[in-house]
Amino acid sequence: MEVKITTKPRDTREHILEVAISLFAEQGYSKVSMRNLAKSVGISGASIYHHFPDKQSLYIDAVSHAFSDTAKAMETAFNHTGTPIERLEEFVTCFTELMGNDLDFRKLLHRELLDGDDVRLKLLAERLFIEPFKEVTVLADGLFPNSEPHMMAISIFGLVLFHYETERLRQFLPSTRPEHDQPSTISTHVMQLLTENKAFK
Amino acid sequence: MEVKITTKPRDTREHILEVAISLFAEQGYSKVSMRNLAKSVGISGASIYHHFPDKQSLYIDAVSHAFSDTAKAMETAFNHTGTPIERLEEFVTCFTELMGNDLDFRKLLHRELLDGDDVRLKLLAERLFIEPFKEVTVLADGLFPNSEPHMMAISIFGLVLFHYETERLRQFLPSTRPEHDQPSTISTHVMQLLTENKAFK
DNA sequence: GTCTATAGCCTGATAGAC
DNA sequence: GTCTATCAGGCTATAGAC
Repeated sequence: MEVKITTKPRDTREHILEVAISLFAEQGYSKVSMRNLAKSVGISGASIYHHFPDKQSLYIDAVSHAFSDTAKAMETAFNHTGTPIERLEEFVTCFTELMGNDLDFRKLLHRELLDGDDVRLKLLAERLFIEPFKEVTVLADGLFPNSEPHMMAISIFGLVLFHYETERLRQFLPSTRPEHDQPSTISTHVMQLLTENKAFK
Repeated sequence: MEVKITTKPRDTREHILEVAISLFAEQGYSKVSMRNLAKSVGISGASIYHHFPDKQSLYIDAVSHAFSDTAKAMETAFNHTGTPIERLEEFVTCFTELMGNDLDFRKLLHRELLDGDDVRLKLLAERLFIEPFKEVTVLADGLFPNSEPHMMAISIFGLVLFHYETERLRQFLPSTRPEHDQPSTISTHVMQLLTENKAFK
């Protein structure tokens, strides 16, 4: 019985995707050329076209790949035991940590919010946000009876993400301090803002 | 005494800038070509180079132009009479309205947050955000004594902007309703979230 | 201040050898 | 599955006539 040993049999595709994710995140779709991507991967430009039919398909595959990794991680952010307020706190803490550790994902997300067409936005919603969004909406419905759950859930995601989004801008605003970028500081701030709200009335 | 009448003596530059703002906002720097911009303005590609030395300078001028318009409008968002809570409400309402009516500005802002270099971010901060940010920080310092004013101010801006940022994504999330995009709905929600907080303790 | 023409480069994508 | 060579077209920017 013969066992074929190939140095990199079908990992090339995966490798291309991983490099593509970081390049697309950092520079955006238009500024990444197939040649530069190929060079970063260590193959020729033509070789990419053996694995992907064109640039757009490659981009969509790369984004899907990045999102499915994060989607898996986000499932762990929910604990179904404990009081609603404890569950919200666990989600906010995990989500903030998750976002803090993945700059590429955050940039891809914001690029998609800006430039994604309806097909890609739908994919983004279904693969990534619908389930956590539903859970947060249910928690918000119980904890903030006077606010609309949908808007409250959006606000909770926004509170976390906006602090990261403005990370580079804030160095030029007054009284910025390094710990403002740390996940633990952000999640503590968000929970404080939320729980010293009607949640405890 | 002779008075020269020229149909469009020095408005061409202004015209280019206005068209450029909307194109850069909609498509981003890389996807806007000097040719297409020229065609939208109604002149030849070469003519743009009579008014601007290169594409980068044109982009910076366009962004500065868009930001200075909005900066002027943002000054009106502050009323220095009334209780702190009334003044916060007036700012949130005006700011939300202002953002809601200027899609180009919102897109340019988010593109700059993603891709702006330190020079451009500094310009953005100084020309646009430092003054309102200081005012909101002072209000936050008085109204939310247990939260850090800097983070609280960021959160207030973020609460408004994130609802707009996710406008197109939210059509694919549960229980979305058309009024969720209206400035009045957003500002009411944000104020409710904030004022039924410790501000009233 | 606007034009046409064009230089020189980079782009996405393909052909065909190995 | 990877390569080199190449095509056709778009890009920024310039030259020079009017």
